[in-house]
Amino acid sequence: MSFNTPTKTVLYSIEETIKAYRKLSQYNISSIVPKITIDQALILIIISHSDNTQTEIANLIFKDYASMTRIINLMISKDYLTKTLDKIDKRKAKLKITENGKIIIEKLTPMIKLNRETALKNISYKEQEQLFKILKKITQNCKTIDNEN
Amino acid sequence: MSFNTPTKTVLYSIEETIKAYRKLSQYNISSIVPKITIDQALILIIISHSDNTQTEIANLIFKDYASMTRIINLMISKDYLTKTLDKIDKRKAKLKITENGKIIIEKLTPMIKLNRETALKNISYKEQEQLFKILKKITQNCKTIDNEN
DNA sequence: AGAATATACTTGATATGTCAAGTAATAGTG
DNA sequence: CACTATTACTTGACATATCAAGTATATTCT
Repeated sequence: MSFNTPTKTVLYSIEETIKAYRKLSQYNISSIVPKITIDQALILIIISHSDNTQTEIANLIFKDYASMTRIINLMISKDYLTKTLDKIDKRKAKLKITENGKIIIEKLTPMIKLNRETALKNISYKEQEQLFKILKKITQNCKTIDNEN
Repeated sequence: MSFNTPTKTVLYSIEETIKAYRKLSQYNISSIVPKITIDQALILIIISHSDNTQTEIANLIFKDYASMTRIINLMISKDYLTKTLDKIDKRKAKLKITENGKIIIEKLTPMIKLNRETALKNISYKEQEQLFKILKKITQNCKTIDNEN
């Protein structure tokens, strides 16, 4: 066969893995806090550790700014967060976790940890390092837009 | 810090990598055939190599059946595909590539190959094997739903 | 200060992801 | 053959992804 079906590439294993992980995470998180998404849970936890702006959070979790706006709005409407303007720089948003949001974090934190452990069970530290290195290389390759060659 | 931010896990590198790859692919494909998505291009190529049913294709590329229905409908409306009922089993859909679709495949095939090469540049065969193995392990871990432990 | 840029975020349009519920056709069972 | 279960796909509702265009505020430059 002169042209291997793209699905045979390792790149599709990456897709497969991330989808499996997301599914597991969502399933387990939903069993504790129904209707929250893994993205929303992740964002809650990030905010609880620092007071990043929307844009900074978006960059942390590789999300588009547009998506971020929408996710944040949903989280506000669900009473996980409040948003006020930064008094120094009125372009920026100050995100604060509500009491309700704090309770949710308490509930979810152990499960999120467990999800990671479940996914990485029997993956040695060395393997995780290898994985990390190779993935970073691929990421870099993809970011050098000029593919003259 | 007692609870590492989830974004520090290798699992988020997986997200990062797949997003970078998708971005590169979409960017390059769009330069040749505007308005086609990488998913649609991938599906076109898969159909051109076999006559799988929708469900089978969905499984190949890890897509939900609902998404598949919608993507196929879009592809029909864009004149990439036609769909008829299988005469033997009327539940099944027969997907056929239109002339227009064939031209698009011709145009895109080299670029899709190049995208893969770009992403995997300087990743040795051995590394790809390692990557594949570790990813499969993680995928398996995530699919064993019972995380009693 | 005024103009040009840049930053932080928003909105619209369209595509896809995901769960739940539904339809039509087929297969399996008593 | 009637009944039930399964399969293949669809639809609705909602969340997120992505690009493009837009708004408001800050910053830089002249």
